[in-house]
Amino acid sequence: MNDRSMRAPQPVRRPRADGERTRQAILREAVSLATVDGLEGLSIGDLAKALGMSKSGLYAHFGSKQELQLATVEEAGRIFQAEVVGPALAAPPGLAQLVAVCDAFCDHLQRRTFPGGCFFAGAALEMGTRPGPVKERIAAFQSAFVGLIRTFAASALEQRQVAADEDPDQLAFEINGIILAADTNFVLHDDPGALDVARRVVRRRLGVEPAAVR
Amino acid sequence: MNDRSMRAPQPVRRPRADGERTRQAILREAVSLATVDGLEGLSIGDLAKALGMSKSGLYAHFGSKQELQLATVEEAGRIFQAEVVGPALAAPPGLAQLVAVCDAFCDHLQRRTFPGGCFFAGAALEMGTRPGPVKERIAAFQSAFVGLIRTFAASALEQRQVAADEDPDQLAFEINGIILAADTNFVLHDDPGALDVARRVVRRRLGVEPAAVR
DNA sequence: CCCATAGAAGCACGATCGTACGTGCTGAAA
DNA sequence: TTTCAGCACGTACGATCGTGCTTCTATGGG
Repeated sequence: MNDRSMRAPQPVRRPRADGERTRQAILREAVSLATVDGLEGLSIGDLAKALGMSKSGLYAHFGSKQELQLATVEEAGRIFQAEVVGPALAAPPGLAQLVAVCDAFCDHLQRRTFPGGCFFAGAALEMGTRPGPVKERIAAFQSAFVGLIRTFAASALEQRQVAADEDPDQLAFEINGIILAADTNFVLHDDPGALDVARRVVRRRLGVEPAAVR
Repeated sequence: MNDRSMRAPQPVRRPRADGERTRQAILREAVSLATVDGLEGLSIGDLAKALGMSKSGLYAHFGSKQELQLATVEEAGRIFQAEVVGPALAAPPGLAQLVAVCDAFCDHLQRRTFPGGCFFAGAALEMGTRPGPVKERIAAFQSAFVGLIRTFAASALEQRQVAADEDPDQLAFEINGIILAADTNFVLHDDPGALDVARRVVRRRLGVEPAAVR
């Protein structure tokens, strides 16, 4: 007898292809809605209505609202990775990556992937004071992002592309601040001009000629 | 006959002293709760429970949730004026005000006036994509704040306290970014060290010796 | 082709949401 | 001291919240 027959009859979860597609569609819409209503304000009913399906059918995919929130954060992370982190990593290591990560973020906002701006900027402030696994996951993503910027800054420092007395931690803090200010101003005033300002600011701060701003 | 007797009998609102005190207490608590639950997530029931009064008694002070939100934003503005803008204005015009506004903001966070960090940083991202008078009021406060920082920057530029090629708009954008990054990091990681970083960053950025960081 | 099973829907629940109405209590003006 | 409006209350409403349970459909491995 093989291993399977020896095991106690554990009801293994075996997802089907159409269910996985539905789940994916749910999470996409969930991330989008969460940028407007927040992760807490996002309701199962509204989400189901936006997808044209039933509350219970949607709910069965996650089992609880918290599980839905966690899966939504993960999906947002995948999208952020593809739209912002990926392009930044594709640039030459160092100074160019610092500029690229800011540009990629501004492009991400400008093409309006989500109606409510950056998912993580909003989620961080919303869930920051609500202890639990959702906050922890968001905090982990934010730390990883700032850490990524810090490695870019450290690389730029190694290559003498910035002043020798610059500090990677402080520089990462500033770049992150520019990104947050870009998101806040863009969302609040619905003005792409705020993104142009951000693109100029990061170049001036790093001593890069501002020719590349489209 | 005087003006009053000539007017049509308009039922003038004549608030009583105890009612005004209650209303003030409500708004204080509302601002505090809104920094955790958001302006939309803030519920009349929770607010009444936190104050030990009835839902209906509280509700009568405002007549609608939107009016409560608007009054809450105004109250938050008064507190922000007293805790951040006031101290910044008290500093010598120019460069010192730029440092002071950041310090005052960090102090404001560190003394934990509200459990959820900066009211306006959270409210801006939450309400930014929700059209209506509440969003407009928040946007107005945020614009006024950035405008204030810009006047500080312009004054510093006039007095040759910063490099001649600095731009007040871009400088205000950066300082605002540092403030937003300070709030986000502090709220998310509950770490006062993030505020120390912010205080150091703003000094380094402006070329001020970092001796004054406590 | 069959059928065990994942997926989706229908329905119902207790709780809580914002809002409305009616009623005593009480502070301040007359 | 009398009087009246502001204040706070209890109660109730329709809607919606997250969450179960039951039932039908349809998919994919044997």
